[in-house]
Amino acid sequence: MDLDEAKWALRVLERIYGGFEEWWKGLSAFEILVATIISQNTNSKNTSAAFRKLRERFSLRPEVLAGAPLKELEECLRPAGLYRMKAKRIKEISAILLGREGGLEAILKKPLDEARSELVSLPGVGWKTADVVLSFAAGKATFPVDTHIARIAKRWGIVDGKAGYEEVSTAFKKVVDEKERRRVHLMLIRFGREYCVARAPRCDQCPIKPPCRGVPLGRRTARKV
DNA sequence: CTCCGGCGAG
DNA sequence: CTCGCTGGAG
Repeated sequence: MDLDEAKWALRVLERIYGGFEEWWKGLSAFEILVATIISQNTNSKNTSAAFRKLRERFSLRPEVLAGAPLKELEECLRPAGLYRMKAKRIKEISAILLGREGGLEAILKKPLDEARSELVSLPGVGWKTADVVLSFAAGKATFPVDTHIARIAKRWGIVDGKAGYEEVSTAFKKVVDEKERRRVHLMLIRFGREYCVARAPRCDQCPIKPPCRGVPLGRRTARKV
């Protein structure tokens, strides 16, 4: 698929997925950061369960979480998996932001590249998490790439099979207008969950069937039967 | 590359 | 039972 065909494909998805839930509305930037860390390598259901538990137990502010007992944080985060790491990192990040003038908001006011590299320097924050926060909490012009989106980009063939994070992100930034990126990001995740699934993609029911030819994932051709 | 990890789909 | 999930660090 070339980039024009990708634009067409996105329009098809928009027709199917009319509305979408603005889950980040009403959340502070810090809460969005915490929620995104919880979501790492975890499905949305388990993410919500853990986030809900955490918010029931604590006021989600750096001042509170920096001093929260690690055990209690872990207990809240368990449904999301990877919970010891996530609890530790959220607590560490809280302490770091506490000690910084202006906290997270000050970082998000900076120019994109500067803000991005400061976020990535936080423990447990990689490109994906940083881009989600920049996009959803600060309205910056990023395009977050999760495993669904990377998989779709490779199957559609708008990047090659061994493309890294930045290549996929750049490809979608070319195709999607700045103001539409949050919506398209969420749409693609939904499409990846409902049709373009990792294990057994439902190509027979896929609305993007042509021009997508179902390019197999670039890696791991030799699975043992 | 491996580990962290509860959880649901197949 | 295995695999993958809105990843990141060592």
